[in-house]
Amino acid sequence: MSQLARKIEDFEADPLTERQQAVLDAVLALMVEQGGSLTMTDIARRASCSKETLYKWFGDRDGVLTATVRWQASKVRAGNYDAQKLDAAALRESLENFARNWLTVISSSTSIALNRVAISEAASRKSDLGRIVLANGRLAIGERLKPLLEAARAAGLLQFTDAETAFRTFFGLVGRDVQIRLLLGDAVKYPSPEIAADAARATDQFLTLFKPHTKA
Amino acid sequence: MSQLARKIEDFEADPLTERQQAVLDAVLALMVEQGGSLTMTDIARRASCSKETLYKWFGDRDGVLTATVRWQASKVRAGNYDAQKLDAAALRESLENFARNWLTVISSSTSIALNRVAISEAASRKSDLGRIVLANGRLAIGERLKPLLEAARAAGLLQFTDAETAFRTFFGLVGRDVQIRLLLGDAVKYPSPEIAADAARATDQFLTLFKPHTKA
DNA sequence: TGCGAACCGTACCGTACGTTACGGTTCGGC
DNA sequence: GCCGAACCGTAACGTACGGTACGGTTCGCA
Repeated sequence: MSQLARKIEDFEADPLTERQQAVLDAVLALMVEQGGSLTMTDIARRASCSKETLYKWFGDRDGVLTATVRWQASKVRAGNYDAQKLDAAALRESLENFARNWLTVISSSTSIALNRVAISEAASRKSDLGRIVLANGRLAIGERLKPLLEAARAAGLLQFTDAETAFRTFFGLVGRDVQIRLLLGDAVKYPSPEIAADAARATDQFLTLFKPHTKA
Repeated sequence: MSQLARKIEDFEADPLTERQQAVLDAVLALMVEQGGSLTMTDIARRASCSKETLYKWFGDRDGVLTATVRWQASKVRAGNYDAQKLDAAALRESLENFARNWLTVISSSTSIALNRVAISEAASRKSDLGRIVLANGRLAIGERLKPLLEAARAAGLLQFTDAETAFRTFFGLVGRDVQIRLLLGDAVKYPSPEIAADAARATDQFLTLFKPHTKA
């Protein structure tokens, strides 16, 4: 089968076998611990499989990387927030949870390694890795959070004209310089309590900026 | 001379000749137009110089990249803001200028290419490129902006406890998701008027969050 | 028990690239 | 006009890596 056919199939649905998942987990582990330059030989050795199998399953090196990104994305995806009984306290808690989750994800060694690989590949055109990471990361969380923001606006808890713009501000308040610093190799510690504190602060700031004027 | 000696010399001071600057400009152009995979052969051809010369001047491939990053940084460095006659209008204008400059820089194709290379190299340890980009980018602007913030606090125009924390919030409000999207290859247009509007919005938001409480 | 499919490990091939070496040219100083 | 330094263009070398081929092993299945 051609690589193209294989890739299209991957794109539409990838019912990965247990073994294939284990292989992709090995790729993730390898990305984390040895950085960007992963060779097919490294992957095969680490996953205890033959290179021939890698090529049969994933087509080529880019296919392996793409499948790995998709696999990780499928593990991270979480449920949407439901907008039932939304009051000020529930909104704050949802936003804070959201911020905490996001900060935890982007500061994880897996996410850092994955984004580095995707950015490297985005530099040399020829690969959709960047787009895939973007779609499953930044863009996905935007789509997940916007319904909450709109529900909050409907409930009179927030005021804004464009949910996308509001979300991007929240994104900035939460992430700040964390991701770029980590991607560039800044060895900054980011323990869970600090993440929680930053999530709370970002949420406060966001609520301050977008609270309805006809209050306070 | 050894590569090590050459690198140390570069690190401390690099009085580049015109010709060397032209070579590094060629590297920058190459980074922008052909992405991450720049070979020494490509560089030599593009710069119309021999590979032997590249190795004599810069030691090795990493030396070329490092010198290129430093060269670009030396071109971008701008003067500090002076905190004379600081009133609310001057503060707002300084912040807005700052935001506009920063957004212009990070959305430039040169910056995108450079950051991609640095992140790629940061993945495979072995290089200080990431640290250098960080020092001349994110960290440098922090050091340049903090005096302004502190002067504004002294003048009663802002209220915060830690200038670094306040700056990071400003950084987040300005940059939001722009840099990560561009690095991942999102083909988003960002024309100058839109940058100006975003800079104004971010400044407004920042002033709202950090204005002294004993006012309003 | 025999057979074929799937897979592992390894050897192999072709190429790309970092690095070095070398012949030829330009140019400033004597 | 001659010399050496600096530099250009290109060829050459060694290695690393993507991709392929192949023999050997396991395992489901008749």
